[in-house]
Amino acid sequence: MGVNLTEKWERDVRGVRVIDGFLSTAEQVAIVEDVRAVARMAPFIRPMTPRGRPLSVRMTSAGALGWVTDQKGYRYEVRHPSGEPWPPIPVRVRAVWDAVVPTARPPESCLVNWYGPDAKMGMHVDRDEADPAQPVVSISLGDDALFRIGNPERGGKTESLWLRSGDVLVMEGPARLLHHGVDRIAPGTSTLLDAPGRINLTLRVVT
DNA sequence: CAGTGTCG
DNA sequence: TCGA
Repeated sequence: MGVNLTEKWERDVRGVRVIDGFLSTAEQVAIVEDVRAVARMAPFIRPMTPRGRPLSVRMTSAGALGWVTDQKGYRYEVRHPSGEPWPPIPVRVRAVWDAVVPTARPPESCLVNWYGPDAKMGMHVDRDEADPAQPVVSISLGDDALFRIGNPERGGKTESLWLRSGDVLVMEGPARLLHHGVDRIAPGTSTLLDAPGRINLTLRVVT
């Protein structure tokens, strides 16, 4: 199944590209099935901050490297905590990267964040990658999420936007290093998933 | 190293 | 929302 290149609407928020409705419903369904296959090989875990607080999201990865956090700190690892390597990035997910950032290097990591109805993600900067000149691509699936974009430093004025299932967000250029996070999920706004919640896929070049 | 969390 |  190809990536839908029509019927999309692109916005710009502080240099962050938001492509509304990038994925058709059929593409979203197919990618959710891909995520289920990834999770069978690399089960979702509840990550902990280095200080021992649980994150509210469940997390797994695909690709050569997966982002992990635990008592040892934030880092990329070549294996799931089980000791198994991460499964490959699904072809249809990779196709989204190729379509929206065609000149970038290939993605090395696809972080899978599963937000339950009450899950959030605090404001942070993606700073564990060696080359921040490479973009970050984020795919939203399931319930709507209130996404907040801030500044290069902590604090200051922020802008919020709702991300809906099938939207694709690109952080590149100066926007690559902006603070961002998810304030809340709106349960029941999508029927894509079996249960209330949201799945976000984040594609990155790591090395 | 860690605030990718929690509180007011 | 945003500072601690």
